[in-house]
Amino acid sequence: MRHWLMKAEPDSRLVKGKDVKFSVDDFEAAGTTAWEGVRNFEARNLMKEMSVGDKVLFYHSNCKNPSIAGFAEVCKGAYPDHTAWDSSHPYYDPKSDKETPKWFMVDARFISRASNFVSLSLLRYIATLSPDNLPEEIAYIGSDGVNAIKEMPLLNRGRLSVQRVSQECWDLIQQMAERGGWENIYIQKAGRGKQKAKSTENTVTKAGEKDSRGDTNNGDMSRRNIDPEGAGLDHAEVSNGYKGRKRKGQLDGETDSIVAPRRKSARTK
DNA sequence: GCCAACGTTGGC
DNA sequence: GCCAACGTTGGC
Repeated sequence: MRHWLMKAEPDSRLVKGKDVKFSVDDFEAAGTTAWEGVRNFEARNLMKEMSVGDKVLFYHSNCKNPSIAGFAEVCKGAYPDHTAWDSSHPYYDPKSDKETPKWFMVDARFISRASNFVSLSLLRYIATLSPDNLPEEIAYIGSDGVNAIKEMPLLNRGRLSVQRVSQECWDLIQQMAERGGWENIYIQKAGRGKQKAKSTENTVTKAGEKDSRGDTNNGDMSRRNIDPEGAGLDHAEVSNGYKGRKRKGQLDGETDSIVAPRRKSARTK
């Protein structure tokens, strides 16, 4: 079984008149969704490698506090993304047709919301720490964990909306989302998502506020992403307010069980 | 095939 | 809203 990270935008954003927002809340409500809209070749190719049962980190991009906001799994392997054939659709691609589908999507099933959103800024902060001398609150990450985080495409390949995740990072992030507890060593700035080491000051913002559901998140989350084809998904924010957009495509009338958010990133401006 | 122009992503 | 990074397009 493999592990992946897929982006969506938790904040509303209109593309061709349609809102591409797809937040973790939307995902939870939908249950299962078709990941349409990826319009980047590398991201598409990664989706083609996915198998039923593979685990997915659900990421909120293009929002105030970009974060890993939940967990999901692949429930249907790659199949042609029909939204590329609909000229009225946000992810329409005139170069794709039914005879030779250019873009593909998978279906993903929501598993759970992250009790504590694991923000990009926190991961970036951890990547700056000396692996052998971690604050005790996150000592469990270990030096191997810090090194694994440093190698995540999320930190180095920002624009890729579908990414591979190592088993080690999957385990670590799941643990972090469950435990939280970094608010004393790391502070999320209110607005933007920059972080600062906490050490001496307390003036700043707080990390770890609770969101409406009682989760502790830093930042907000939502926006949606749309990615036309395989590449682009998008973002999210953390904490309570997220902005959210989604990226997945929402299928409008597909089966009852599938909602289809979109996830690609292709912004069709 | 190179590469400049252009467009998009997405953090900040 | 800005803009850096980076992917894509298309002329040559």
